Amino acid sequence: MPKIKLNTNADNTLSKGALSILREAEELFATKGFDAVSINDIAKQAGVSKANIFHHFQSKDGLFLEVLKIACNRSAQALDAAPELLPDDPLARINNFFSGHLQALLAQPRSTRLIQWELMMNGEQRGKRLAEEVFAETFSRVVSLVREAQSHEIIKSEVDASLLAFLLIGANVFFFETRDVLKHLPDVNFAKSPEQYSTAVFDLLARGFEKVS
Amino acid sequence: MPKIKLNTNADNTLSKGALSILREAEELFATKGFDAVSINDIAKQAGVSKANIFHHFQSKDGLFLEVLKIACNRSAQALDAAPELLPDDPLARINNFFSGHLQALLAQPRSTRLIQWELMMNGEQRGKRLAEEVFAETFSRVVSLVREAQSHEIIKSEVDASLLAFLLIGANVFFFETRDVLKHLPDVNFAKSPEQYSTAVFDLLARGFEKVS
DNA sequence: TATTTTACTGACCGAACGGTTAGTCGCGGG
DNA sequence: CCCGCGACTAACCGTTCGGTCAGTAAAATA
Repeated sequence: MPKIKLNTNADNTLSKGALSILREAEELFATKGFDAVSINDIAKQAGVSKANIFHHFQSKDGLFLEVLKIACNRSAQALDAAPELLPDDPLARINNFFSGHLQALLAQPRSTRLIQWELMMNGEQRGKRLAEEVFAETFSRVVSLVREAQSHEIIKSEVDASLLAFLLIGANVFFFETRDVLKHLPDVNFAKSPEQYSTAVFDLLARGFEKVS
Repeated sequence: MPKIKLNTNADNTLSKGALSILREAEELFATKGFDAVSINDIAKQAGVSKANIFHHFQSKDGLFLEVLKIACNRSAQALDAAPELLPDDPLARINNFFSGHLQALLAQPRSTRLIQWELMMNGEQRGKRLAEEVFAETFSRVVSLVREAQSHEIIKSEVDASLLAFLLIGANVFFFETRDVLKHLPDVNFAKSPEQYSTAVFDLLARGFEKVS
């Protein structure tokens, strides 16, 4: 007679130890990358034994994948927050998404950096598809927003919607990536706050830099 | 009487072994990152013994730093190529630099990725300043180009020159970073060639996406 | 209460790590 | 001719790596 396995934990509850492992592993992986972090580092940081990590997760790769999954979900959820106060103006909706996207990136730097690491790894297959899916979903959302504005004749029809979406996302990601380096650069006045950056970029992209005589 | 050290190698010539070590180390570091590459990997790839690497370089960090220096120099030189055929039109000069910058990034993916890795490492001090200097130099060059165009009243004076420079560089770097992922995305028509991308981005930034009624 | 299951640990494993040592080989200068 | 020196290597060092295992304490199940 087959035993029915009744797990003590209700599906999505984890023991205190497992949670601290996930938390500290994310922190370490996000700041140093996969290969620079050892199981011992994580165990010490989380205050558990090394063997305990292998009790909860089958391998280092498995742990990383779990951490990455959580990060991807958090990252996706952050973009779905406050979906009700969407303005009617299609342009304002793009602007809304744009600044919200940057805020989401900055609010969860560990998740963002984790996905960034994974997109950077070329050889490994590990969780690259996961990271790419996050990227692809965000991308297609912006594309559809742009297309909608084009159908309302608010955005030039000759503008490539996918290119504009790419530039918007890229502007945010590049800001996130270089936010530390940016402080060392002279003559940078646009990065005092994310909001300032968002509005400035959006305005520049909207009107263009070329002087119309 | 102090012996004058006459190195067999004239100052900047290196032995065949040392060259292959540098070459293969760059290849491996660029694709996998610092921590994922072992001295053994490099030795095997370069066809030399592990000890030989420590004969030419004092440590793994030292080797990496040397590789990074070379990459930074190559990256800087690539931007100085063909400086004579600069057009008179300030706007065309920006466009020239913009497309040339992207071509330089793509033509030397190993150098580019190496610098990218180093900018990403937050904790390590290793060669981060080097990578930042490359970034800063490129940045200030674009800023001055923009300012020049503004003084000729070709670019709107109310546009933040540093922001525009940041967006231009960011557009190129982001394209480089995501060029592999880009192929998997649907509805992406702007990435058939770097030239097409360059002109499309420049055009969009120049005129803006907003429809003027 | 008796039995299973889970959370957790210290001791341990072979492999691989960065790095060292002792020594071989070939070549150029005195 | 030989001697010193740079290029180069096999073998080795202590340490740390990812991962295993036997066992314990406590909690859930029966």
